[in-house]
Amino acid sequence: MADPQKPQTPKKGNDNLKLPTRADDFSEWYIQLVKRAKLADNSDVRGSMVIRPNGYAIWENMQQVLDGMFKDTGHQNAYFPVLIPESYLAKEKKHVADFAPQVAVVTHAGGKPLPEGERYVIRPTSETIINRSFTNWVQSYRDLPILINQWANVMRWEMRPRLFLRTTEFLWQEGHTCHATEAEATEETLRMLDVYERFAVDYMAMPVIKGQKTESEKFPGAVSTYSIEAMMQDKKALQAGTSHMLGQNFAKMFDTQYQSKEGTKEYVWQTSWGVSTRLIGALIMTHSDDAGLVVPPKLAPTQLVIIIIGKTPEERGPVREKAHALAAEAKKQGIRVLVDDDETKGPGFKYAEYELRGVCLRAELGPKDLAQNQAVLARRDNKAKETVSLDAVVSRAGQLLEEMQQALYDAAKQRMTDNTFEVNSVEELKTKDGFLLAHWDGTPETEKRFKDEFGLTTRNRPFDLTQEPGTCVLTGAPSPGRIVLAKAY
RNA sequence: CGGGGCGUAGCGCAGUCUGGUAGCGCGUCUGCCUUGGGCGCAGAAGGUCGUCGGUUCGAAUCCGGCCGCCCCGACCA
Repeated sequence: MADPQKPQTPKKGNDNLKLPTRADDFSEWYIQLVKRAKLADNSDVRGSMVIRPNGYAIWENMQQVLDGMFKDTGHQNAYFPVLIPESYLAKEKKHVADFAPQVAVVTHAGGKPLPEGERYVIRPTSETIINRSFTNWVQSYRDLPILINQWANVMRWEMRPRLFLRTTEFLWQEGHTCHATEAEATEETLRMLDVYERFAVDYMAMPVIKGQKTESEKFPGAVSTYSIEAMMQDKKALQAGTSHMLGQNFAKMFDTQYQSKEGTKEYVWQTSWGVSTRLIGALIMTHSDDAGLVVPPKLAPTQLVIIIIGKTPEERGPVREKAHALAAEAKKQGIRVLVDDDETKGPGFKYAEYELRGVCLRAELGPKDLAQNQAVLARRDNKAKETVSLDAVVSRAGQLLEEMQQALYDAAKQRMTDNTFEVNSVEELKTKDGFLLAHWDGTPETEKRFKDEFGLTTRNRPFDLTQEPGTCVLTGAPSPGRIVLAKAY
């Protein structure tokens, strides 16, 4: 009955099971990966996303580690309102000028329009409203330092949102501190930058460049801003965390003063620092591959999945029993483990699915294995498979997780090293791709030219780079030292 | 806000040029079958074709308005 005029039935749908490749279209690969790995969905609210359990679990793991680090450095959590009186924002001139365009304002409430002057903004960041409280909390030098952290959502009306990297509403932590002296505040600013670096390196397996932002890139209202910058697989830079030395700018606007030992009134010195759910985007773009998500074991929601293979109940029964015994043992060793006993899907499907979702290790356990007292372990990052005797599975899994954590860092570090260049000519600015260490004359004009003519932005002035004077790569004017230039997210 | 593209089943799309009352793949559901790399067979459910109006005997299809989304740019710690 087939009608020869009719177009052939389209090919089997296996193609759309695969992700676009990174080489073909990095950006499309990223978007598809986020959705297919069930990390997040777009929502009907433009620019806002739904974070799904698989994505939120990564965030929870990040929160847990970071929160511990904050507590270890003496910080306490608190919570401040999501709505900020519009007038607060306006107190710091630079702050309001830079944030106003991306702020959402509550103009109606209780069924009525709010009069001018009684409106609220949805927090884009909380320096102002927190300072309002600090003013009440600080009386004496004995009250200092105040070391506060807040886990919260914030909203910035971004014009070009991108899942995890730049969403209208996002989750973050913001630390806010008050100190008696400038030196203490500076120390705190750098201490927290170090915490971020340590988190990036030790947990995210993501090397970063730590350094100071330029004048034009610093936080509105800050005296100086520092960042950690990471390199994604497409060689673009992603700002992964920032720490700000606020000086006394907000203190003066909110009259946050203390009485010193000598009896004088002094303004407090402040800092603020934050990382956000953007880190999940960084994680994805640092480690994942064309088969899907790859997550460093320390942050992975599931570190080991045990897949039960077998056709008949007679075959599956003993396998299932052994699988659950192994899982219990693994759990005891602190491994986040899952047993997949779903009989409606074949093993091949499951392999692909767990690779897509970023489970670090897969144990295949079937009747043949059981007969030989063994299991197959497969590592997500390099796809290596090995046969392990059953009594060694859990300890071997633990080892492999550690090796994988290290291997991911090494690979990312290698990539960053291979794509970081000293550049000394306009020609090199055009041809080199990655982190470009270049002399810059320090003017905003030249900074703008980097952007307009080469698509490059200043990332930061790295701490661990010996700063020797030279001449600006664009203008030839004197330069105090090299800065990192890169295409950025 | 400028330039371009697109709204048809949960998802991805065809059908629009040339008007005749909607189709394919994936997914979902049921049953059987299968399970060591995205199984197979059979059956089923699911759509006011973005929206409002116009032309017409008849509109997913032609015309106009509106709405929404995506990409590029402007913007973005």
